Amino acid sequence: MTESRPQPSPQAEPPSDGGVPKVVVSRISLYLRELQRLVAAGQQTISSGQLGTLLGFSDAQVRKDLGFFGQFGYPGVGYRCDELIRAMRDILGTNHSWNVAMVGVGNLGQALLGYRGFGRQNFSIAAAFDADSAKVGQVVQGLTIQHVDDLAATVKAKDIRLGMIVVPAARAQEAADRLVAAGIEGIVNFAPVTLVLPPHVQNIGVDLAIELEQLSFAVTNKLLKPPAVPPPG
Amino acid sequence: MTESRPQPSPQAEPPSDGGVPKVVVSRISLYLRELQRLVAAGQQTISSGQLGTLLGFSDAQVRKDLGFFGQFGYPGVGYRCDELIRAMRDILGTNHSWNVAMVGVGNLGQALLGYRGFGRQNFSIAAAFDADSAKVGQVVQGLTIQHVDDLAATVKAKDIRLGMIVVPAARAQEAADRLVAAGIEGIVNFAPVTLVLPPHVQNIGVDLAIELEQLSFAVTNKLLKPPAVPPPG
DNA sequence: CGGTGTGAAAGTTTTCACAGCG
DNA sequence: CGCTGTGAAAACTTTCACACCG
Repeated sequence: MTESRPQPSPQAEPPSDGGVPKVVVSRISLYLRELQRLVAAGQQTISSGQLGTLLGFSDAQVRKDLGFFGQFGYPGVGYRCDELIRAMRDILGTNHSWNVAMVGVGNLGQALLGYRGFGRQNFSIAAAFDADSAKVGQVVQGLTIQHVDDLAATVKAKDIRLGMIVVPAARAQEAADRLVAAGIEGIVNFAPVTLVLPPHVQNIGVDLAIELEQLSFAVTNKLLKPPAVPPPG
Repeated sequence: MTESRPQPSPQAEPPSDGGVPKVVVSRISLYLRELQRLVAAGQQTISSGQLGTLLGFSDAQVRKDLGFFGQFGYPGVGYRCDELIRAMRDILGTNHSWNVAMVGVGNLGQALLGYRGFGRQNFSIAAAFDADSAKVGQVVQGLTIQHVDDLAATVKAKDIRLGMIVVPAARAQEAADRLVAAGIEGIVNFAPVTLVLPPHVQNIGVDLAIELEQLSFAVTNKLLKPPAVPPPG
């Protein structure tokens, strides 16, 4: 051990508690994204103030957020970027890779199949399904589209734990039911409907029109933005 | 007037205040989405309890959220769906239509151009730009891709107020700068970077990998979901 | 010094509970 | 009655401010 660590144990004590506010977890993702960019640019350490400034948050908020999960910093120095990245991936569960099943391979689904950003964060779309037999068998982004009837078998065979719903609104609940029946643990839903799911299945909705609505509200009401931040050098 | 209204004025008094919590506005969008579905299914009125139950919120929360914007209900009855939809669109600013400029017409951009959900909420992608001259002139979803150099002129000519960034991360800030220079008022950013923008420009980031990360966290920590809700009959 | 970690204070959002209305 | 609208209480989140560390 040539490097000394913060106070307690090497990777600090992660309470692994479910009592962490959701908004804190979403900021952890933002911190991680920013850190990855900084490391790629060669930066070794960062203070809570710098990281906060880059994202429009206060230094105290950055420290409090991290404090939910352990102690990662070095007083007088800040945080070592590589260590903090690893810690955040441990928090988020992305130090190991996740296989994802996509249901619905229309325009949006095909675009998502080609999106490189997933792989970069350790997500791999391991199978894609559609109910349209004209699509089944087609190869998109190196993946052969399967019929949804194969869903359960493939989910088991490939150890898939997450699902992505990219079907039209009217078919989304049905897709969700199939994913749940296959034993999936979490779903990202791109269809503009609220899914009914058993409580043990996690779910995140991404509604593109709602994002625009929120922007419409902000523009209409000329909301003043928080601090905002010019970048460093 | 055959129909009497709640206490004060017809469309109630909208404080139009910027002091409304962001999370309230995001729920308004969810209420609106659900109401549109209910109306399509023929429902005329709804109570705060029913609406909340469908989305996993409490009745009190629905009423408090609406209370930020005025009085829309009828004691003993609930809300009239059509009136509430109109009121929510007034709140969100989507009773009039918005022209949107898309920058970056790759896989994801093309998929978004074909997405019907935007039009349904009164957003129209009125122009699409790319820096790749091989793409310029191509017609996608009935829209001719223009060179980004035309951005400012087209934004003015078509009265475009919102922008959508669908370029790779490394090009996103540049795209944002062009949109800002063209006088855009708000941006939805699909690139996984934090944009630096003047405070008068609104911005919403949609990072698809972050959505999966949040799901990863939730699944890893087996978060118990709130009430959850079986649908009506 | 410069910077973390953290109790305590301040501020914000949610829940409660009930008066009042049709 | 059934349900809204809304003060007041409770719960939660952010900010402050400072002891402590290298």
